[in-house]
Amino acid sequence: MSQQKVRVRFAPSPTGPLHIGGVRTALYNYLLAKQKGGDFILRIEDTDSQRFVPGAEEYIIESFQWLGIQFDEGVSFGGNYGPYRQSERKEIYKKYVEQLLNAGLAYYAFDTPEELEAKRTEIANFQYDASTRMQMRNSLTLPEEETEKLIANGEKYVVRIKIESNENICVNDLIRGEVVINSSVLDDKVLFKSADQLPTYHLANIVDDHLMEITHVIRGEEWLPSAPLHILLYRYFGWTDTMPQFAHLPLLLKPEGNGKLSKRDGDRLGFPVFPLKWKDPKTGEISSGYRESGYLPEAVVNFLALLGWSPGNDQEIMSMDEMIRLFNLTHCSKSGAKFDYEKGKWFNHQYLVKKDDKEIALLFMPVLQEHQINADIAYVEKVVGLVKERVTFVKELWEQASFFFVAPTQYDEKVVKKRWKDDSAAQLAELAEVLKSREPFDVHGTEDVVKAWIEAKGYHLGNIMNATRLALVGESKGPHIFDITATLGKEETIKRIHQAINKLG
RNA sequence: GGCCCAUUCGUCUAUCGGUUAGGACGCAAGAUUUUCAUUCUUGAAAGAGGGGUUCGAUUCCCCUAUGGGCUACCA
Repeated sequence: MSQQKVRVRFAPSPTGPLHIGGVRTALYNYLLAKQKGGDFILRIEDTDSQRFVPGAEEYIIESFQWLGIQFDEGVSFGGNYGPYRQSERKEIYKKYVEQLLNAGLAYYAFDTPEELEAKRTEIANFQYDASTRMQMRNSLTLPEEETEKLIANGEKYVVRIKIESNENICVNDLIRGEVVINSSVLDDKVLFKSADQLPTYHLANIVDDHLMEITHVIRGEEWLPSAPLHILLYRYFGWTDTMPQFAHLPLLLKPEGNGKLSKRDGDRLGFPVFPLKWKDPKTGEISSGYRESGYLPEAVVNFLALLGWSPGNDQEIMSMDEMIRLFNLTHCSKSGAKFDYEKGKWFNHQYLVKKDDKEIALLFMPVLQEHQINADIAYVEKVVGLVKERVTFVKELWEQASFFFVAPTQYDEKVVKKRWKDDSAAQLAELAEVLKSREPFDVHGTEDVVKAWIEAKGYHLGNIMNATRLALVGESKGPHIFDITATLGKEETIKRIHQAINKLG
């Protein structure tokens, strides 16, 4: 057996922003390709001219760029199998439709949408198939000259596949095993549309996968029912020996209730279902994105990977390289996964803690600027290191660390009541004096000196510390007190202590 | 309605006939701490139901129930 190079594709249609479920499908394709040293291809399936949305293609490309999922080939990436946009492949499809027509495996149908609609309301469970096609207006029922005349006259027609009844078609799915469907339940699907003179998904998909030498088709479960049709097409074209292997992934479900995850759920439950923020060009409606919500792409990818796949052990935090190494289609689950946003947050926290302070500082800078803070990057880096464990998102750093940039202007009332004792002012005034002569103003040295002073004076450690925290932070929160003083510096620390004494008395 | 797929703690999952059914999120309690968090420890929490097959079923088969998908000149 020849070692065929693995080639997989992600083939979205540019009808709007990329759904998070689509991201997961793409990710699995990518993981398999990279593991096998194969190619990952981006193909744009824009055969529905009605639903085309400008900007969607660019959005898709930008999304994967952010997520760190790279294509080897395809729209905007080049390659030898192009063009990779189906709208630019019209002539190719025509040729193959022709081939099917000539072989008698497909036929012209002249029934109008209205006529079909009428049939469907008239007959329950009407299906355009072997049992009904001879009652319809098509090249099978019309005399040959009539068909030719209609076409010559510019009569609208579609091309339908001709499926014989009562044959068991076996789909060999990498995740589900053998799925057998009887051809009688299949209908004579339209392969070529009259409305926009373009092929349907089914035809274009099979032709392109073949021409692009795709070896594995990893896609959502919603395609499982049409897989037999696709297998039939490979057979009709005589391509069964190079037919790709199929793997149908379980769907991503709503966190609560029933049904698959939709854009509405995100809006309703307050979490993004898209990688990037998206503004609908028609309605102007804005949907939130993971990037804008403060997620780290590594966290999103890791979280998504585990929704429907597991490495077979207890490992959960995995880098892209580890996932590439461990990925396995046979370890994909068969049932739909409810989207657990809380766990997604936990992943983000894990990645934030792991990430370099410097990188986080860079992400935090814009947030600071929003609050009119112009801070030195080295200082921000130090602050980030002290508070990053306390947050899930970068933007939350502000609530945890704003006092590092702005001195408190007011003091939390409850905390004052609890922590500011009668003798606090006097003690803190003394403390300020102690700190004044302290050099260097480092964490441990200062801590030792202050503690020694407290002990010598017989003061209560907790009282002093809590009052100091109130003076420096304005409330009862924050890192270790001497980390704060060392970061703020001597001058600022003493200034804040005096300010608190003045204001709280 | 028809066809297809699925079913282990609330959620994501491990188990590939023999386990005290494991881990993680979330939840609860406790510990640590000069604050708030983090962290750590502990706990509660599952094989949809009914039949088979088998010495033995969560695991294999069938039925039922439930959930999901498809059923367009959309992908």
